[in-house]
Amino acid sequence: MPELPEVEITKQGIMPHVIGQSIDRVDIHHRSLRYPVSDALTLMEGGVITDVTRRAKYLMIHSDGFYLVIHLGMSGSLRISQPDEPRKKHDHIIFGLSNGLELRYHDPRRFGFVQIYHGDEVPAYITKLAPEPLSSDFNDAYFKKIIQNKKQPIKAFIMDQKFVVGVGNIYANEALFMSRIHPEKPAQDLKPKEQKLLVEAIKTVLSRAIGEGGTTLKDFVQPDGTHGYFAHSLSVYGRDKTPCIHCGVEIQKIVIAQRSTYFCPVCQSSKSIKITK
DNA sequence: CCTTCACCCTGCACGC
DNA sequence: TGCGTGCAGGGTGAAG
Repeated sequence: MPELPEVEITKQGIMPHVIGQSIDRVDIHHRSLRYPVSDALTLMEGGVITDVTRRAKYLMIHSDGFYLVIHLGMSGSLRISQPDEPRKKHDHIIFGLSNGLELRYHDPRRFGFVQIYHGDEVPAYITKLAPEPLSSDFNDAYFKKIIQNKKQPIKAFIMDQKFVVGVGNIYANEALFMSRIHPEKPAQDLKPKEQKLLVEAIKTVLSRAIGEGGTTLKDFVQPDGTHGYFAHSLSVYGRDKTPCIHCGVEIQKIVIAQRSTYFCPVCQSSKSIKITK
């Protein structure tokens, strides 16, 4: 479910309700997430939440001495709830706050996780992350460098968190449509102009999605329970067999690296720069 | 090194 | 109505 914009929206949504609150109670209702949920989570009890940060698709909740790393996987969400709201089926972890509200981690497919770390400890999967796409570290020069000798389809490449973080299946499709690049084009074959367009498109698509509250396809909810609006702005994702908004030709659906891929065969026609014959 | 694939899990839409 | 199939926003690890 959540790509970078949805995680960012989640962060912004919970911040006003949790900052400055102490965690009175940690209730673990289901431990088998992607990584088993540790009893050590209760070390957060009594601590005051000082900050909520995001890196890639990871959300960090900081208190004095410890912090939580939360990944929402495919179907995870965080909600701010009243304590008298009945616990929903997949509300796996509930944090009771000193203002009387609860922060609930909900995840039907359980591909996400919640881990606790000491304040001075940073796990390897965080330190080795690629640059944030919305930062100045993600720029033309960086992009030019990383695509060298990469034969993978450009779509698989921009979804690979080793090179750019936060871009998932929806926004990879959208960014390629926006920059008019064929999703199967080998990364190394992108011309300088295409590189520039794609870097720009990734930034634009992600920031727009954040501005519209993220993309709700089926079940993404903001922490207050409302939906994101970006689904209305999707140009290609999920639109196979409907006319391209630019040229009217039918959007096609193919599979790249096991993920559904949508593109316009006319607007995104330059599959390879190799001159045939 | 690279790419491909199965898999973790539940829910939902679809066809029969 | 029910049942089987395939698919879903992510990421890992093994295999080729």
